[in-house]
Amino acid sequence: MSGVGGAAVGAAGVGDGNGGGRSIRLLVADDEHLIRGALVALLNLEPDIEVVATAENGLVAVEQAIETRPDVCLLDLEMPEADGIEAATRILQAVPTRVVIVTRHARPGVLRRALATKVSGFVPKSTPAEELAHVIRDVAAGRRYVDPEIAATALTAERCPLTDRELDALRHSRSTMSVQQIAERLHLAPGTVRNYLSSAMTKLDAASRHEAAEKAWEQGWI
Amino acid sequence: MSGVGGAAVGAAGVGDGNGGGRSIRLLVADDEHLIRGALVALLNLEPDIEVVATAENGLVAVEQAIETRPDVCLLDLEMPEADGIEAATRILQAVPTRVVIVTRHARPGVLRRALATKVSGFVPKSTPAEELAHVIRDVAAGRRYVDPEIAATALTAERCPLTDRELDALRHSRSTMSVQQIAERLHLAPGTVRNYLSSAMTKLDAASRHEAAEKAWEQGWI
DNA sequence: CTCGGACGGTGACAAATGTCACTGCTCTAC
DNA sequence: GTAGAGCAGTGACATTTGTCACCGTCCGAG
Repeated sequence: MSGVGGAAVGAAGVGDGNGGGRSIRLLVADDEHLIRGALVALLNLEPDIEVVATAENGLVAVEQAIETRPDVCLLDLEMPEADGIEAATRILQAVPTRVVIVTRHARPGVLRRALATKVSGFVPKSTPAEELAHVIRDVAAGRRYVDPEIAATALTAERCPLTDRELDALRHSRSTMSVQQIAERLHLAPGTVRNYLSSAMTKLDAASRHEAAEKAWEQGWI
Repeated sequence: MSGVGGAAVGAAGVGDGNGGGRSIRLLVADDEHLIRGALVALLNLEPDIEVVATAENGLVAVEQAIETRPDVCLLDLEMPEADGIEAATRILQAVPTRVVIVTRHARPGVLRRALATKVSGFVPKSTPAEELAHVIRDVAAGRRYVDPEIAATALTAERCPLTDRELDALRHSRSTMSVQQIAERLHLAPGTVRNYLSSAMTKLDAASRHEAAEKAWEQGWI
């Protein structure tokens, strides 16, 4: 991988035959200031990419996208206020642009949801840095890019067998909440919640609702 | 993988305009390839910093540190094989260098443990990107830097009130394990584990062992 | 030496949790 | 129009939990 920085720059130089072509205008959104800054530094090294906006959460990302109308939006999945998928949905219905989602935990279900919102690119943070610029160029050119690893997992992984209410109950089981509290939150009888949870546990082959919630989360279902 | 270093050195050449002054030789360790690459790009922009090695986990970081003897090691806390603290300990007893720990979740207890291993710097990932270079320069010059926010929290937060065995039991409670399983793992009677857990829950004012484990983790005690 | 604290354990008890069976209601698909 | 699925609920039941009281041992500080 010797080419980490160098190769990327070099390749960009080569591909820079867009003689006088205008560069790709990019928005970068990530809640961690350090990472955001580092990504900006990395991508600004590319001669054909220009970071025109940054955002530290999903809502700001939407505002910035509307204001600056970038060619491509690079959105972290895990953000406060509005996560990457939510932000992507709003951005795509407001301005003509393309979206690349970056994520730490690449879960198959999340990929499915992302693609459903017409996202153009999906890459995990384990992607080599030099790859990212390629992906952005591909996406800017109208192509799509999905990490092959995740795509394969998503194709083999079976679709979610849980009903909506089971998912509701599981969602609340990720935090430390009693059945009572979940029932109140969902405006249901405690017994009903227990039934949903029990059924979900059976479907997911889990010994406790916490384990079931964990498994569902790993699959990206909640 | 040593090719990584090569690339980094190459890229360093770009910003090499440090008129004569010897630059700071840096090691960067982070398990997420993308972040690692971005940090390298960011820091290589600084004329007086030169990234001489990179690592994707704690063990590789130790090897690389011994091989390249950098002035400063930038270690992510959350890494496989050996986490940042563990890597820092081994590096500091093997070579004369300084260590800066970077972390996503800045928990007071972790800071305490980090400082106990003679780490020189401690910054959360919410730090502005521009700050990082300052910190590295400070540390290279022999000064120490601790994020003021975390320092304040660590000073006000009281020390861990839990006993060793309570912590053992809590550690296993973070995953979805039954009391039985924890007891087996710890070679204890189930009742004993329940007692430890119960006592920990009282001390932490938690309603379930999961909540207690969560609270203990947030404090950096486990 | 003795007191306190950590450690390991037991037994009893109440509350929370998970399982099962069975009742309705409302849709949708065939 | 009726079978099936999702939804909401009840009641009974076994297990798992968390709580409490109490029993020892060992070790270090005073």
